[in-house]
Amino acid sequence: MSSAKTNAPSSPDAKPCKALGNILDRVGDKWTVMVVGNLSNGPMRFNALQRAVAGVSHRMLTLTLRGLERDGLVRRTAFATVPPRVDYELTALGHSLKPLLEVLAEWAKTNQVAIEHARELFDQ
Amino acid sequence: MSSAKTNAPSSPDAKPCKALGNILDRVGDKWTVMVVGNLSNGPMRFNALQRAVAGVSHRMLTLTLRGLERDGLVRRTAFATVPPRVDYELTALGHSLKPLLEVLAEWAKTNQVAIEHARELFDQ
DNA sequence: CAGTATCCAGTCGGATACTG
DNA sequence: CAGTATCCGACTGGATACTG
Repeated sequence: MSSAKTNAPSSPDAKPCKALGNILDRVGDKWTVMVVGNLSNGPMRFNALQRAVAGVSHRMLTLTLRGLERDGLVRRTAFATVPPRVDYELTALGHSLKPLLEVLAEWAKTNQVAIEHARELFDQ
Repeated sequence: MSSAKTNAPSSPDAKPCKALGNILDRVGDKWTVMVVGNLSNGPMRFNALQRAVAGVSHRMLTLTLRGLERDGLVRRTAFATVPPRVDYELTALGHSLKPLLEVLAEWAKTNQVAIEHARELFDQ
């Protein structure tokens, strides 16, 4: 997912923006949020996660989990059993993200009606 | 605040996820964040905005502003002068987004070193 | 069950050119 | 100055098939 796009590599005083941009590349995507949200209740296996996150494809779930694991937000634990079993759980860093998502969710819940109304006005 | 689960009959946190998804589709994009960040200091004209938001193309700035206007986060004011002048400014709804971005930015600043470190570990 | 590889259609976004 | 339209390459992500 997060890829190096063809954009200006450096901008003079974009210090909070740059950090924020990095975070949003990680967190600002649909599947990431849903995965973290589900994992915040405890560890889950791959297929359980796929069932929980409605609409995610096998491929995207894999990629999302890889990304989160790479960034140290999720820990992957594989059991050498047959059939194989792999648990995913949030790390401390991953858990620290939870309150942020709650704040976002709260804002979303509070304002989504206003936004939908604004859209209707604009679209007509 | 997000008491959640008090009235969740079947799926624990499926509902906030949907609302959150909507919001992230709007806010979780690079240009949107940068535009809102810049406008939070006061109204700006189109070209000023383009200069401020490093790397944004003319086209994407237009599209971003349209989207924000549509959602009622930004107000567009055109002056019938020659040459034309158009001011963009945050609405109250747009301003309410600012603290959220600050929280995100703070988390980003706090944890980006940890994330970068995790990436190095993972990539080697 | 978990994960990888390949294919390919749809979308995104930059560059460019043109209008009022 | 502000905005729109078009072209087109790059990237995304779903579907599918295969491995351990």
